[in-house]
Amino acid sequence: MIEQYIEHLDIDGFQRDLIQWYHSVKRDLPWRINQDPYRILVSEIMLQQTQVATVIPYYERFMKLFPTTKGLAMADDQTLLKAWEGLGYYSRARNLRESARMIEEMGGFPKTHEEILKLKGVGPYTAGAVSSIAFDIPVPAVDGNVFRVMSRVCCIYEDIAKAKTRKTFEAVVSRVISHEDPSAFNQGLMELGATICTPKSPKCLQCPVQFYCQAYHQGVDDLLPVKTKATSQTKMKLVVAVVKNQHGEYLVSKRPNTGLLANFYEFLNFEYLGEKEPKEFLVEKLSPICKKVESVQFIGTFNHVFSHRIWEMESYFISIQTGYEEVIAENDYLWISEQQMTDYPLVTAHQRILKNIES
DNA sequence: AAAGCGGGGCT
DNA sequence: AGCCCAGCTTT
Repeated sequence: MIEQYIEHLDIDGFQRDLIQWYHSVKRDLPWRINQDPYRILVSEIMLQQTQVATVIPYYERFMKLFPTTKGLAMADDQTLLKAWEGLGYYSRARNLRESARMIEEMGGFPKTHEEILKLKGVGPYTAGAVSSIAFDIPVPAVDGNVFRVMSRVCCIYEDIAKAKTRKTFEAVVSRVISHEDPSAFNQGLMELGATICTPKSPKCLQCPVQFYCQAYHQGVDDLLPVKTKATSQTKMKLVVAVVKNQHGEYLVSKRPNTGLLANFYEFLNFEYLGEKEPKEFLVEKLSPICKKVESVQFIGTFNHVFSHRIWEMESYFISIQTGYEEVIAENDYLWISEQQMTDYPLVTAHQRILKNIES
């Protein structure tokens, strides 16, 4: 299924040019002085969500303070957090100490990709990075840079915001990675993404693998990678009242003629902000509208998902006996018989509630 | 599948 | 000032 992505790629040439370029530009970073897996692990954990320039001084201090897993395993919270202070995502430090303890218990740093993946705070990316950089194991290390570079080189339009897309990219890198120098290959991809193949205005004219890049040849480099907006679906909690009178009619109102679901009809509903019990909150909201509430019966909680928001509707069935003329007079409400309900455009979200009552 | 976790760089 | 960044754990 990933064949389509690599069938036009000269894998040997791509590896050769990428690795050669990496060796020519790589910087002398403090975690590159040897292949000590612990030093590499610390650097990779620090480099999660943090840029190289920021990490360097922290890394130097940290390695002086905790040169080995043994020292780190014994670190107290205060010393540990002081060393991490300002780097953010402090669970990374706690997880790293936990990993140091695991390594001490195992009697040494694990040497297989599978074992490395079990360390605390080490996910698919970090396990791949440590395995390839410290142990020369040819496994992918897909971070944001690799998503960007490979989506362009192979013209992969899959949405990188989706969790399963990472597997596609891991499969692609697994097929393309150099077995002679997996460390330089993986680091080359990341370095390329950080310096040349940038999110905006990639420097294609300076790119060492321009010749192999599908996106460059098709002029679509600025369309990749595809990443759906993480337009956070804000959750809105609502309390919905399905009110029925002694004539078997439902109380509905018409939504405004602009905005979401304009001109649709809906049952009474109120945004619930978490004060009091929902039921009590509802009865209070209802009091100026319906004078005599006979019974309040919980129906259920229903979710309705829009592209940009979610309604979480805690729904109640309410019987009333009186006050129906006043309700209509004083508010823009409407009584509709059960048979008429099908004639009115009722918001889909509430149709589900209605169906639940009728059954 | 989605929320929570920090801080820095870019526009 | 506001937007973007993007790995892992937890829920």
